[in-house]
Amino acid sequence: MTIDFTEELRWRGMLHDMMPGTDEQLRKEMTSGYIGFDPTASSLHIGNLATIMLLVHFQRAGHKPYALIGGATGMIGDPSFKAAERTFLDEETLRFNQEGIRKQLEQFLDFDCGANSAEMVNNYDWFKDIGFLQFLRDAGKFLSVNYMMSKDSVKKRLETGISFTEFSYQLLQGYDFYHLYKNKNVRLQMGGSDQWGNITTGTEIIRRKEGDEEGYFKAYALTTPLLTKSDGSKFGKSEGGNIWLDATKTSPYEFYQFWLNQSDEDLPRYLRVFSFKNKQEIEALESSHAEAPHLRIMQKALAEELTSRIHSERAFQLVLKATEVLFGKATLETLQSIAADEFETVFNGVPQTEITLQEWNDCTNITDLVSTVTYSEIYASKGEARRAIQQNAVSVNKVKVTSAEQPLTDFSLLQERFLLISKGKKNHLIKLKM
RNA sequence: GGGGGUGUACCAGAGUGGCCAAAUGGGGCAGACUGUAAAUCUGCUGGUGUAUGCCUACGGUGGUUCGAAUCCAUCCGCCCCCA
Repeated sequence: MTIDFTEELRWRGMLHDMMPGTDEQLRKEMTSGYIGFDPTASSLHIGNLATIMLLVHFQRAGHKPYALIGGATGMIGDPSFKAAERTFLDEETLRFNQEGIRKQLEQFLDFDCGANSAEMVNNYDWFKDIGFLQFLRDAGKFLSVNYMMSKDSVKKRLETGISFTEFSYQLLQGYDFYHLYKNKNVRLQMGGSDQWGNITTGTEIIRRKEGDEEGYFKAYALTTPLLTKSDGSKFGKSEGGNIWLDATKTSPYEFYQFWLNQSDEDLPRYLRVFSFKNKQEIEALESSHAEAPHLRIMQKALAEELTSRIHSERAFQLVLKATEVLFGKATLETLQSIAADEFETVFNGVPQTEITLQEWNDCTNITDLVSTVTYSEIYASKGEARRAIQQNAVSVNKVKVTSAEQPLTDFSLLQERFLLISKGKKNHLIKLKM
């Protein structure tokens, strides 16, 4: 009656590759598996969310998930498919990031459900006591440089340059797997398809150190496809960069908007990866979407599910309200009818700039207001602002600005302290400090 | 250590003394069309509001010249080949 892990991944399109024997192992018994997350930032982003879902499904299928935080590997930097060497993060930042990521991972997995309770480990805990010589003898001796160089993930870098440090990364990750295999009986490492090379380095170390007498691997690998966008650009980025799970880095409003704006073509895939909805539910959404594409039923369903899951139901409700006002049929009158404190809550996540009353009073025209007076946060320069206005791109409180020289006396503040600027269809709020 | 190459705007990449704020492509931002989608078409994409102006910019510094992204010196970074 429990769900079959690989079956589940297959119909969701989340299975990219796995080692021979993986399926058999998973069907045979409750298996421990892990995924690693390096603390390169203080928050995870939606690119990580796909692999987190892998762990979640893993646990739902009755297996035991380990979330590994790369406190040690994060100090080195994974070169996989990266075009250039990266700069180190300082240790303070790493420890700070590590803590943020740990907290986020905690909310996705169940750490108290009996035998298959999730566990969290940090590879810094075992690497901090291993000396260089010991590591060379324990891990390095088992793999040839030739083997390590043959990985696709480092091929490009072998042409353009890679430091010994980054080149060693796969050895560290491989050793992690070995360590968990030895101490926690972890048999499977999962990850995005870009991690295949690093993961198989791990299975190789285990095989060579532990022997392979029965002719099948004792440690397994499974990867999920990296998400792509139908137009070929990178998934998970917006104008502002990454879409983070942390509400202070990407507000629930921006988070919701991100999903709402994904193209029709990509949604069936995203629903399967990110939603908990089952096959029938997803297919039903697809057919209702096909009947009335302009309603964007799939986008709304996914945006709703993820916003309430990652943030909260209340956050979602507020975001929905903000969206209705900003993109709906709202007029100047609607905006004026919203009370000040409600305005504050509802538009909380909408990008905004605070200026002083003095700055507002001193400002003579709209061009200055949306450029220098708002610290170039809306438009980078006066020239850019002027151009945009000439191109009919700017409105204030839902009314188009017609001239770059328009004086501010033409616009009235909402609730005596807000001004809603729209550059194109995107919104920005100006708030007076009181 | 020897030899060669290369460094140009967000990225790729042209430009090899004035016509260069720098071709072209991508990206980005808008407009039209729409559904806050995709595709397509159009405009913009160094600053300063209009000045054949001025300032800042072709890895750093210094020089040659009336004039330098372009020539010279030197330093720095990166890549390739030989040892």
